[in-house]
Amino acid sequence: MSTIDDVDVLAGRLDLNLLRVFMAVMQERSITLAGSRLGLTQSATSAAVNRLRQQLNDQLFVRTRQGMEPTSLAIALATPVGNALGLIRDALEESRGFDARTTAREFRLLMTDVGELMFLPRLTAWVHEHAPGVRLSCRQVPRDQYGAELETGGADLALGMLPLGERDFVQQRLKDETLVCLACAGNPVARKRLTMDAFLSLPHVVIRAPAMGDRFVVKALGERAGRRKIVAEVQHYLSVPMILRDSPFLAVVSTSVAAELAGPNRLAALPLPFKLEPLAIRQFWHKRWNNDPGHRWLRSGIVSLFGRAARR
DNA sequence: ACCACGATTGACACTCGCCT
DNA sequence: AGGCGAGTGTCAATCGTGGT
Repeated sequence: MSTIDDVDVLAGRLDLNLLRVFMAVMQERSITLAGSRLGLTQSATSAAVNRLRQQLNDQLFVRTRQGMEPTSLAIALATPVGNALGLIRDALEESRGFDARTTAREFRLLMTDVGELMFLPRLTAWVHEHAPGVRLSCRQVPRDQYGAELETGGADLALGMLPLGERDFVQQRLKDETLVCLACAGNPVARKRLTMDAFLSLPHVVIRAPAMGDRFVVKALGERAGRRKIVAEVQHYLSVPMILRDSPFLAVVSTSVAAELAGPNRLAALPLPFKLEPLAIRQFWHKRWNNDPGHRWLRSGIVSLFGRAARR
């Protein structure tokens, strides 16, 4: 149990700016990057980390090949410090009121390249129109790191087909997606209903992106999946329209991705010749953001743009 | 051994609060 | 108002580490 003296000591010595530096280094794993994010030089950031090291009597970050790795104390502090800074920001924002027209806030989003394709064109335009000072900062991290990123404050919100079953997270279903088959508009198969025979006999371009729905196709096809002829496997979507253009190849993508890619690339989106369960697209966040006015503003904007009631 | 990159350290400047 | 010290910033030099 802490005493009055403990509180006095903390109140007298602990500087919130040092905690901001701590969280920035925790998220960037680099003194230099953390400094540039905070508008400080490398040496000022290093000095700030050193002051915190002395105050907490712990190395906090150790230099390794992977960057500045946190010590066990730093890892233990990350979540409560992140929560505390979030509460302070909430309190300040609450007292001032969140004003989308004047805020200069940065929202850090996690999504896959499919997500960027699906969300960013409309979301960026909407943010620019309603909150010209807001910056969206999007990152891709491995699927299993989403929870840690949201928990430590490395990201504010995640979007996509990535359910986080863990405690302390909130998820909101935006809409259901289905998968369709993209083919060159000149492909004879694009002029009639796609049959299972045509689907299995034509060569496929398979996208092996982290959140791609090919695993659902394999599951739905069952033992027939092995009959698919795969001509190419790619990691992301950038090259897919160029590969399909003027080719006999097929690629399975979500309806939203098909809507973005088909028109400009003279491609046709064809219903699949088999049934698939709908795929839920959600937004996820840590529960500490529930009442944050800025966060609520962004979430409701995303719902209005991409929720079930939204119309293009 | 050399090089590149990034963290640390030292010297110095500036600001701010406290005291006289 | 002016002196003083603490805190924190920049700049430049140095150090440590990994890659070639």
